[in-house]
Amino acid sequence: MGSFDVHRQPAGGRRPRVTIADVSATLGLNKSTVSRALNDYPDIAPATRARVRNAAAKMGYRPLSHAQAIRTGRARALGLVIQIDDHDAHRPFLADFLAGISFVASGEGWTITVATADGGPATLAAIRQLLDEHKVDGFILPRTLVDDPRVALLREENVPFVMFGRTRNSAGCAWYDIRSEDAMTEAVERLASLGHRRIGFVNGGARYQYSQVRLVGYLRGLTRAGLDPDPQLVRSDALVPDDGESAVESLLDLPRPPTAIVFAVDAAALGLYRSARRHGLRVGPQLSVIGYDGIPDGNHADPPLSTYAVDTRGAGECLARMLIERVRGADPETLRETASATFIDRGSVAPPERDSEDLARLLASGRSITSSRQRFNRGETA
Amino acid sequence: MGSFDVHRQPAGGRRPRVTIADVSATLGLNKSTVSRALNDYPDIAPATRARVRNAAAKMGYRPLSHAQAIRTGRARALGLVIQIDDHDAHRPFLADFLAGISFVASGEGWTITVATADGGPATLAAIRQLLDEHKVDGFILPRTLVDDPRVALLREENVPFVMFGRTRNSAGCAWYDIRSEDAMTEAVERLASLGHRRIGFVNGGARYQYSQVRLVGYLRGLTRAGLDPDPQLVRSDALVPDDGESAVESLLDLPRPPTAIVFAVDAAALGLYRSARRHGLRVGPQLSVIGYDGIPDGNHADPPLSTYAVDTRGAGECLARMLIERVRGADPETLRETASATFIDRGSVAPPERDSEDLARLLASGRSITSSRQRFNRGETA
DNA sequence: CCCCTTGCCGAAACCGATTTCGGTCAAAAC
DNA sequence: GTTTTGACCGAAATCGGTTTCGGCAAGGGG
Repeated sequence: MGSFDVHRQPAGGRRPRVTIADVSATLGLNKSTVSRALNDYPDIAPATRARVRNAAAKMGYRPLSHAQAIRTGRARALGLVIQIDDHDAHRPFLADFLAGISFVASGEGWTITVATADGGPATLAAIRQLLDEHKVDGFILPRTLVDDPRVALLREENVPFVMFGRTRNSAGCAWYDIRSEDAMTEAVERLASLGHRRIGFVNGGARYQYSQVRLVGYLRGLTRAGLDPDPQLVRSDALVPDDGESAVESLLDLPRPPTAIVFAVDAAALGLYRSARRHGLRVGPQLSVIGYDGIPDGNHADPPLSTYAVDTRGAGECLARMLIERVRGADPETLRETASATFIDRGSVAPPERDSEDLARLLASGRSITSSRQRFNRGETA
Repeated sequence: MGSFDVHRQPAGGRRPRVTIADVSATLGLNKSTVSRALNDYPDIAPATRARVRNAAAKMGYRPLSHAQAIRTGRARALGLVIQIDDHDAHRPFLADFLAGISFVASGEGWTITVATADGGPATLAAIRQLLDEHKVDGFILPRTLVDDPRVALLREENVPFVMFGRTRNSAGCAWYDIRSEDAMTEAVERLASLGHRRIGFVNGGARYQYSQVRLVGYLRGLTRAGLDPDPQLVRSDALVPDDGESAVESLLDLPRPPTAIVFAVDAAALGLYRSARRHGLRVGPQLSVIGYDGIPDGNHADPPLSTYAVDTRGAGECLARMLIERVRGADPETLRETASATFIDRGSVAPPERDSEDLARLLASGRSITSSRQRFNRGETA
């Protein structure tokens, strides 16, 4: 006694943390009693529990997660490894997704630990590293693949995780997914009801799980609309505008080109505008298009891209909630939810001005004219 | 002896961690000796240090950061609070930025803890929360404001931090910044050398620090080019295409409109294309534009937007490196770096086809024609 | 030859929590 | 009236490290 508690001030003006020892001292109780009271152990008298709760709150006591982690093995942290070569690592996707996760996590007193990785093996390495140091209690896996090595790893290591999307074998896994197959079906039906008979489909990356279900949804839409599926009308692996552009070019080269195209990925759908401009087609009446994702860039296309918007933030919120429950011991089979994408009609869909054959003739005449010109892609419509 | 170590298997197939006790036991040394050897204490014989190093590496020992944190107060974690209402929280900015930070951090064995917040007060609360739990050792502050409350808080709490951008008073702060003022100056000089005499400037958010320096850069460019600054040619607070569009509209309404416009923010510059389309102006010859940021959307404009690209990933790498050094005790005044933005000429800059007065006449005639038409914004150039 | 360093390492305290194990005391059971 | 039971809490071990302190032995100076 009489000595200063200088060791409490590491480097400056930080207020000294209030520890569990401080709480127990002011209450005249033992540390262990306080701990058990706060953690709802059954052998604590209700009155004592309340007394402890009050004092802890009043003193502003917050348990140090590191200290807990060392004993319990739980860090109260969610892990998120972002694969930056993934096509939707960019876009508002990431910020909104993080916002959703962060909102729920911080509400529960959890934190998010993120890492980025370039490529699949690096992603696995990043997961291993976070696991090695016990930095996180579980993982949120964005964008599942059909066969996902991350799932294999985490299953084997027996680490809790939740997936955004499903995989081939989802047994024992918790997941959240958007019913994008329904969106694709609805898109086709919507176009068919406007009179379109030749409806193309440009899919996303084949290795992603979503492209499987979206193709199914597209085909189901054709069936429901009473249209025959034509393999020639289907393209895949279009993730960016360039991909979409070349897919559209090849579709418009068909003897019977589509008068409407459904895209599994908005970013690819933006490539259609470049094709349309080149061929002098007005998007909408002469070539309808529906995308999927709801990226804001679609708003700046002309006419703005009609699309199925995904509530990415909501997805993050739900996934965070599920993972926390999962870490707390919930059965993964009970942690499964889906949501629907909502259609946003912004003007890129219209009844077909002419049918497929007429469109083909129009395209042919356009080609014979512009073929003599060297620079046709500068927007000089003459 | 003879008893099973079942307590090592918490819930399944995780390999039991190798602890410092394991290392010390196999070496016949004391835990404390091993710890000091690994942490470069001077009272360890070089031979012993080497022996410990080898054994630790061979056994795959990695100290548990939580256990270290409880004693040292250091968690080996960088904090990043992203303000999602910030205009560049979206865009590739975030993913690239994270990639840079993560690359350096994981290389040093550090992790990143991110949180998102909606608005300034929430950001401060998020910082406080991470601080309360000692979850992070310091913060990276993206997008500094002229007067930044985060800086005030962290200064007072004596917590290490590094800023992306400077603030009004950067004393005692570590920062990394892009010399965007130089980019703006160069942009003006570039336009002037092509023959532009009326060069407008559309600035970003006034509360951000960058808009201060970019305005200075613009003005300096005018001076160097021998042009008189005209307050009428300057707009501000343009962050998104809509903002940029209305700024351009008001600039084109001037008696002597600009023939070229420099934007402090790419996203705002995209709004110029809509204005140009409305007035029937060809971007480039009739209205030149240079942006800043290097967002990929600029590539899809027609003609693609010439801009000054920022190496966001590089910024993340440098900031992470600086923060780690800062936490390790480096003097913040020594931790200051800048980089330059690089010009990407994509075609939205050209010598002026006509001077300001001619442009005004062209615009006036266009207005008298289109004013009689109701829908002029559908791109039907007739 | 003795003492005093100096180099080097072990023992033990410590960080801030959780969890196990007893022990006390009153009420209930016999 | 004694014993048993159960509710409730304290003492101490524990988690995996770090850091302080003290001690032993070798080496150097007097």
